[in-house]
Amino acid sequence: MLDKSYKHVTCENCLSRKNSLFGSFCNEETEDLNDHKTCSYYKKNQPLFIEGNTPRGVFCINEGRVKIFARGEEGKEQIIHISNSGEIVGFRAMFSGEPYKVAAATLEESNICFISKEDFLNLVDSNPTLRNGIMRELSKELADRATFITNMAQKSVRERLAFTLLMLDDIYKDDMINLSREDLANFVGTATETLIRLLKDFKEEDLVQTHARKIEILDRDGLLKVAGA
Amino acid sequence: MLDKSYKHVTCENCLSRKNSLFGSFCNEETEDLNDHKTCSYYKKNQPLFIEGNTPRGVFCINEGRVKIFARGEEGKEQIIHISNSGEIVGFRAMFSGEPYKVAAATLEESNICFISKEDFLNLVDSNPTLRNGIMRELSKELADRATFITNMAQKSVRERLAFTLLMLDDIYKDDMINLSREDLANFVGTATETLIRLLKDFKEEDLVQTHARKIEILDRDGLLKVAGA
DNA sequence: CGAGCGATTGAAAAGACTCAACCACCGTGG
DNA sequence: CCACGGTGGTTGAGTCTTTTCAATCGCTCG
Repeated sequence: MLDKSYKHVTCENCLSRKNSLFGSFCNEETEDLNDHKTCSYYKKNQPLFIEGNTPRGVFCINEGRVKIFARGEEGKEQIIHISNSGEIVGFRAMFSGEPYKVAAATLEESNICFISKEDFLNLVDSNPTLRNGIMRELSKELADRATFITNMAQKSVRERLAFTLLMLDDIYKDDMINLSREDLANFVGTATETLIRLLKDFKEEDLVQTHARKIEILDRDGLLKVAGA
Repeated sequence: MLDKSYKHVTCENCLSRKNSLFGSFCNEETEDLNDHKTCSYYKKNQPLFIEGNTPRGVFCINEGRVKIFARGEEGKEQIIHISNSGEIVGFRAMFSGEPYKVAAATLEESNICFISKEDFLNLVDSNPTLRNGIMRELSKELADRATFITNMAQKSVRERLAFTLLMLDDIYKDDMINLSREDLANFVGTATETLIRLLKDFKEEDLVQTHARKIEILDRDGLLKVAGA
């Protein structure tokens, strides 16, 4: 559980940094980064930014999880990505020169640092390793989204749910998947009622088990099979 | 129509270059580019690369159009993007360090130049303007795909078809949309039969008109309205 | 002239959505 | 301590969209 008073992580000691794009920083660079970041505590369901806003910097998740989502016509959210601790959120918009096309909000209480656009771009300019890391990240994400689109277009909701649960299991690692039914439906791309019914089926097939809203994966291979064809 | 013998465009005279990521090149850079590219004629439906291949360079479309697509479980194509003349294809994979996750093939006879990975990366390394252009391009594409995913998840096939036709109208500019029904269905993300039925509806509503396989847009505003809600 | 492929139509079935109601839990205020 | 209201989760029934499968058509190519 997150200690709400512990707002000021130093980058030197940040465990999340080691797995992040800043992981390759030397001591000097890390100090520099530390001097330029501000750190904040976020409550659950608190927005980092919304679509249409002008990007002012990037967010570095020290602890917590964040959903990235777009909104359809009637304002219905479509979750595109869920970011874990160690991930940097919002750097795509640093390069596009456009307002945010998507929004971001915390899924749980979180500790998140902020680095201004200017500082971030300076870092990127002066650090080829970071730059390459970012380009690699952007490219991989692009490939992931191609798969996402293909799944949406060609898989049934049942298949997509199985696929999504496996993906979430990786994101939530040792924790159990902990999302509202609505968020889960908005990730899978279906109606909440349909999601609940399919989840019930999965329970009856001993693929998963629920503890209130939390979801425990019982049979990864089984889910993989469902997601498969 | 494309002159099949005209295979060796020089970058200096390439009209497509001016609108491309190489558009900002000075004379010296353009000459350099010209020395390092090879140029080929492609027939219709010819692959540039397929998923799983190791990326060896990028493709620069001098004339023609190219589909980028992923394949679902049963090998069914999902078209992700259609590239026009002036666009550079395959540069995402230059940075990811992974094999292609998607495939590319010509939609019509095309003139396409090739620049090796080494040469391309050298260009990117030494040219900050090009680099920024690429990062901007990657970021925009990422945002486009978020919209794509949202449309897939939340819009009906009828809405998506209207949306796709408008998009294709921009891509085909002065030409009429000229795609097989199957390719069109694989872009919209539906079955070929469904696509044909909806196209028939659109014809009866005087939104479009067909000339054999070619599709002429009659009422952009009408289509926009259909795509809307 | 026949083979074959892309385009089209028809009919039936399946999948998913909508709407409406109900339940369960939780924090609040009386 | 308990009734109350609200939110999120769940269930049921009916409807509509979309898919699937099968068949036909039209055209091009050898």
